[in-house]
Amino acid sequence: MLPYVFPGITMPELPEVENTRRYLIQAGLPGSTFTGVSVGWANALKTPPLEDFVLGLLETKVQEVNRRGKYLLFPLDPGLDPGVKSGAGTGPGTSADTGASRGAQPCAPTLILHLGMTGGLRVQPTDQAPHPMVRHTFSLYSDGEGDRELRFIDGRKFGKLWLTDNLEDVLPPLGPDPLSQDFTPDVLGRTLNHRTAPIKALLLEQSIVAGMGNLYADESLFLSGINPMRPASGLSQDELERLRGCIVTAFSNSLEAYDAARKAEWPDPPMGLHTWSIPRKDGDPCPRCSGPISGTRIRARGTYFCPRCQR
DNA sequence: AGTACGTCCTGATCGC
DNA sequence: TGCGATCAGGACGTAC
Repeated sequence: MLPYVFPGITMPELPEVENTRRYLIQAGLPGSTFTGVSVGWANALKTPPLEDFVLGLLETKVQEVNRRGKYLLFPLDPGLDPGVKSGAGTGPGTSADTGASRGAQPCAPTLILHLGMTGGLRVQPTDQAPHPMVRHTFSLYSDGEGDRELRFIDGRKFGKLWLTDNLEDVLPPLGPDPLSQDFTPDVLGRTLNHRTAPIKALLLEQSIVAGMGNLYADESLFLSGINPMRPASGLSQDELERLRGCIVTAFSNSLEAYDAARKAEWPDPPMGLHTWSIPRKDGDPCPRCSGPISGTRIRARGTYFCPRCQR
């Protein structure tokens, strides 16, 4: 049913990245210190150059695991001697000093990861055999734990790494996060107001809905009964509200499934627990009306919808 | 500004 | 049976 990605991993969209964040916290990554760094695929490292990246990470301690859209953020405690490693004058934990200029807001040095299409993270004992597609490895020291590694699995090498003390240098403009209160029909309506492109294409833009990806876009449009090829600006207020609600529902349901798995006997659930309402196969019966599902492409993305149920 | 498309990547799967 | 072509898509760069 799901498009094949790689064993144990499916396309990381918002619920998968949020699940990864919660998994990393549960695994005790916050409070762990990086004692070694291996970047196995140089193209993944966007900034800074490798040597600075490694030196900037070594002996720093992960403060917390945050998320913005599909980006994972690891603010770092530079260690015993704050100010030496980072250019920032203030110590760790100070969220932002009241710098003179707006815009460039220095923060704690922050490791940023994007899982791309086939990325996944695992915290595992060093002596556990790694997944064959581990590309990057971060050795960890954590109190009360043996030697462990944060392993970045990434089959197709679309994942990315950054180390920065200014998030705005790295992160693109991101729209509201559907798991937050900011994601209202008004905000959605305003951003789509004058856009004539197909709603499906625009839903995939991270500046409109942070964290949206191809599968959840199809799912949300199916749940809300909206044809993916409709020009975005043509959606009525009622449709916008329905769409917003279905996006939230799709994301929340998926995240609940991950939470349940993690809290039960499955502390490290693979991505892709979510079951989809709409089949991703041309001609398969629509679960609602039994008519044939249409498969097409919008902006070169596989798109599945029910022509009868989605007007 | 808004829209569309090519590019990067690998391995499962399809067709011959 | 084997081998080459095709397909999958997030984000970015570029062109129109």
